[in-house]
Amino acid sequence: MAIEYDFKQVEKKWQDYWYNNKTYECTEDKTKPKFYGLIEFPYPSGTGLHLGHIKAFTSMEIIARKKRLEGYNVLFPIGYDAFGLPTENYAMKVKMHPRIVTDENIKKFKEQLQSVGYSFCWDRTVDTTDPDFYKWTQWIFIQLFEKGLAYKSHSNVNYCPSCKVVLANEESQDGLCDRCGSEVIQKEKDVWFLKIRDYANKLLDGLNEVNFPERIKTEQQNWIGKSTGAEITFKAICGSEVYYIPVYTTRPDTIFGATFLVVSPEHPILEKFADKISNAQEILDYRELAKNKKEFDRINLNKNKTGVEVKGLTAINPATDSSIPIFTADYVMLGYGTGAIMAVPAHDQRDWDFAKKFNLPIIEVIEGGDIEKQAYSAKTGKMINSSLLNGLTVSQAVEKIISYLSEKKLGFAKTDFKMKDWAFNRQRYWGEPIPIINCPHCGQVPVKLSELPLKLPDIINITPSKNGESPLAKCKKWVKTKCPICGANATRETDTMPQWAGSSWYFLRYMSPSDTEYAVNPDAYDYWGQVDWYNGGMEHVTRHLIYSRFWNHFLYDIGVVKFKEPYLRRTAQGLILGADGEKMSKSRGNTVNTLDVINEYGADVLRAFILFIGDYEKPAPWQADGIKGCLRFLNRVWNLTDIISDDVDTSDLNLDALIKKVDEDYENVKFNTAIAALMTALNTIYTRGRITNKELETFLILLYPVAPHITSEIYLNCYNKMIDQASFPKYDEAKLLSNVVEIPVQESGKLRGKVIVAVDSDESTVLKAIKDAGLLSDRDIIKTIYVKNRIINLITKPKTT
RNA sequence: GGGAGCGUGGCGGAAUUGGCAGACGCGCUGGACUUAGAAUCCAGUAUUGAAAGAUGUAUGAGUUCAAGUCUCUUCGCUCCCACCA
Repeated sequence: MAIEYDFKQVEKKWQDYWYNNKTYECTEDKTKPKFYGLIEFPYPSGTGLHLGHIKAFTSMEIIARKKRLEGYNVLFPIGYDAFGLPTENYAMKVKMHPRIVTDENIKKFKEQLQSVGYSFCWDRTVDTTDPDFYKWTQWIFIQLFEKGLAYKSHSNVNYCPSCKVVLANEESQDGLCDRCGSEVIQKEKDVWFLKIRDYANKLLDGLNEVNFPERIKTEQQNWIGKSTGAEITFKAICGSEVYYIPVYTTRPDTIFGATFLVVSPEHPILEKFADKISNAQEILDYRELAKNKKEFDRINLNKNKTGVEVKGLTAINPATDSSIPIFTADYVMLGYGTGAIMAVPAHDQRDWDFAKKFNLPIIEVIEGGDIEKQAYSAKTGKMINSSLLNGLTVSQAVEKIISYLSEKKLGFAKTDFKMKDWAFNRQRYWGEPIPIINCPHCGQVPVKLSELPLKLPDIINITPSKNGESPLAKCKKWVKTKCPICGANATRETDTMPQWAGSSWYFLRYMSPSDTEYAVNPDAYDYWGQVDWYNGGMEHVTRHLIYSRFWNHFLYDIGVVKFKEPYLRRTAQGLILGADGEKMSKSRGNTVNTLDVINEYGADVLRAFILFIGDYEKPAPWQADGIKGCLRFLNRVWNLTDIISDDVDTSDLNLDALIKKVDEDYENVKFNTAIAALMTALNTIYTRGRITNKELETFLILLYPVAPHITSEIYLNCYNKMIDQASFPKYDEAKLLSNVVEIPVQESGKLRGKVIVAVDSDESTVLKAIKDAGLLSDRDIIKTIYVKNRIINLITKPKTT
């Protein structure tokens, strides 16, 4: 009997060995094919590694270890996305500098990651808060600025009164702050934006070039939200003055049914004609009301339309030349389209609701619906009441009206996007300073490249001020500077970049993490190129994954990288839920501490179980008892050395089929069934009672990516070699099928028994075997369906006598 | 309101993509070993039935020799987007 497996001692031994010998460090070795496997680098929070990290990282870890055994030169890096609010808030609470908090957290993360035995390239570790890293984040920002893709604008923004920061739309969904859950308010502010909208089409097209799951592509497409339609100009008349209001519509065909115009409460026309509008005060009041309405309410009150007529202004429908009223209503948003719509109540439900409430005319222009009851928004039916469009189909009408309006210079075809430009500043300390200097003469001037990195000043009070100004503003010495162009006294931009900045390009930095001349060294990039496989969470699909694709497209356009798309393949893990099937959270008390699990069961068991628990891409509840199965499994693997014998009949275990199954399952992120297959094989071996050296060696290598410590130890003990130097086994296609196969026998679709026949037997052979086995009933066979090597189905009827 | 997906034993989940439903694991039951427990090992474990058998993948229909898988219906759940013009 072998000694009991002491995972604590064995795992520590191998972790130290790997780290001290730099086993998994890599260089740009041109003699080998490269593989770049990436995981989303963690935010080093004070709470340390959680099970979500383990699930997210372990998948790529399997692939990285497997690829090395397959002869690839593997880049599997790790880093820390360390700027951000939680650290800053914690630092303020405990009155420490965020730098110190961050360094402590990173140290803790590194230890914890090593205790799981991950085969990261530690020498390439990056930290987004390291000035040598954010120097290049700032450099990219300056490139964006110089290409006109970063601009400052006075704008209404999502503002979290609790965190005191401006939030991107992506961070304030449902009107709640992503970080703290408080209600987001709208606030007027100077905001830096990145023109991600300019890249909307490229980001859409790029999806055709990459291997992402469909659900991810769909989510990104929805997020970008391309719509095709037309911009049409309506004249607004105020006494003798004429003003032009552009509206955006996806249904220009319905223009003859446009019976009123609606502008958003913040629309500039209301400002411009404030003194001419007879009910200006009423409109002002309405705007205040709308402003205070939370996003959330706007959505939920969508049936109850509110609005105010703009008195003293009328619009002219360019198709009919008739005069129509103008309203302002909060169901029209300033931020989408042109902030104004032509309302066609007969064919748009929102306009219909509004028209009913305000008693406005509803003119049917497409046949097919019952506009007394509801709007008819289908795109089928003949055009009516539409002058030159009468009798046409909808698509014909769209084309005709656009060319008609274009000729008269009253409109044009236009595509629009739901995606807004990316609000790119925060009024907080712990972020990359925006490298811009405000000069009274030259305006916004980027910091000289030779001055980068523009380091954060070492200030003590990092609390944001009540007026929402950045803490950096309080550091007068830092703010005061000279204009790089004219030398005049100037001030620095005091806002910092949002958390998403560093993560938008970190994957490039891993290729040459300490290069002082380039963000990414061109030679290193030539070698590593695109990320071959990127694993991460679904929650980043519309943020990090889109932002980083955007930056990469931009870097492609300015010649820094040679591929438009950064990631060739993307996979996404499902959430690990608490035992109650709910999301893990401290308040629910259903959290599981990763280190406790490692202490009790060991890293290999944790790694195996987190993958075995269910379909990798689906959420799965953590069932504490279930982990014992993986513990037993690995203990039984350990004891295999007791039963080695080459003198045994191995026909009960098809090793080639096992290799194929495990190989393909790993590649297809079906880790649960790969492990199940290994368990099945182990059961077969124990039933038999013997294992051959060939079987053991193969089994250990197949299991090695999941459980590297125990397999390294057994392999070394048995073969006096390092398993890292082994090759991943290949299977022989010809040996996948054994020479006999079991065929289920059905009678009229019901299972009657099974027969064993030679592989590829023909129908008559199988029928004979069925007869010999006595499985034939006394009914007449009227039809036989035989699928070779699969199944046979006999259709019978009562015997005719 | 729009989009994507899901519904299988007591539980987590399998099912070669239309071909033996319930792999693998947990739990449970019985047994062995132990003074005893833990650990380990052996046997069993969808429901029903003594058994042969019958029934069974949320619901009701349909296609097919054959349906968890395809089509339609109803119910329920999850995620994403959302007064997006």
